[in-house]
Amino acid sequence: MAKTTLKRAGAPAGAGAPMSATGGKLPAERAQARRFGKTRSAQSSAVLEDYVELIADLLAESGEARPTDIARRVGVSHATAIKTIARLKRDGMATSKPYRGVFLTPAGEALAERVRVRHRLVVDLLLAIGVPAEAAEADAEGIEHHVSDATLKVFTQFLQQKP
Amino acid sequence: MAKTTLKRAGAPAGAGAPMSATGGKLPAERAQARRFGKTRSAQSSAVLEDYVELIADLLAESGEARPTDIARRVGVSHATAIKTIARLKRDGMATSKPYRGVFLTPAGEALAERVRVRHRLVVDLLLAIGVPAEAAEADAEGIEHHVSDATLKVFTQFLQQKP
DNA sequence: TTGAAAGTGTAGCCTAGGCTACATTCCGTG
DNA sequence: CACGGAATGTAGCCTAGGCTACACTTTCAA
Repeated sequence: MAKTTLKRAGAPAGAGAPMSATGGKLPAERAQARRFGKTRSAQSSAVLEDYVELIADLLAESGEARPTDIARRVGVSHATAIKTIARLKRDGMATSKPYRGVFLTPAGEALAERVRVRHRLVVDLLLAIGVPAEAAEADAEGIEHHVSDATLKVFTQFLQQKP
Repeated sequence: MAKTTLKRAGAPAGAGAPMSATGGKLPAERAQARRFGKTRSAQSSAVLEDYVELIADLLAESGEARPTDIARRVGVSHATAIKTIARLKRDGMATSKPYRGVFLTPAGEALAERVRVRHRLVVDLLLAIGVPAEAAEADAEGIEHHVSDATLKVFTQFLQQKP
């Protein structure tokens, strides 16, 4: 392929499929773009998911979730934590009154539960495959936000059929 | 501080990790913070890794990597792509001259190779577990940036022992 | 050869998510 | 009961990563 310098050459290689009038995008190209887009939006909500899960943990553990504790656990400054909590409130996931700690709305609790289940599942899968506990826990933190429901279901099946 | 009404009971009860009270500052808390921090930095470089891999692909396919093609594949505007390419150049991963396409430096090529191998491995693992091809490809895009070397090695072993 | 289309680059704006510095509130003790 | 330290909140700044709008090259085709 490779016409030469900056030349457009007919079809960008691997194609085989005709291009629709959609600006000339090949299906494979669009699929790839879609994947990247999905990855981006998953990243967007990753931090919020982590906060919600953590708040739920703190509430369960000690009955309260304070900005400073959250900040310490997440490893950011308290100012950052407070700002993120504000976003959580804006999105209807949490509530709080000045100097009174943070609580989850029903929506927030539901999200926390989903996140917790997913986290567990990812960690268990990594363990089942043979990843050492510490690495499993660490990697799961980043991985979990990018596992689709379909894949999650497969994970469950895999874990069941496995002794 | 802290031992006020808003106290955080001695040990964070429910945590999955057994953590031996190694003195001072609740190691589990610090470990968690460290994990979150690692996740954050992985995210930071994720976009750049994707670009490098994509540029390598385009160069291999057609001998050139143009901002517009990159933008289309990633699913962002060309302006965004150009800005990211600038960051790539700043970081010593790529080179380019106005209107002449983008190329990788040796460092960029090395990174691309590493990323490609890792991507392959993640996709293969997902497939081996039973994830449908489409979901595997889509999820891998987000997951791969969060898989540690240790975990990657385990993936390799798992794939080898598996027919 | 020239002009329009396509690609490239620049400027300016936005949000998320970090930070530090400073101001304010709370609350256990002295 | 007042005070000081910790927690909380606010303001302002920064980078990454998006976008649109506009300006400028390059290339191709008439």
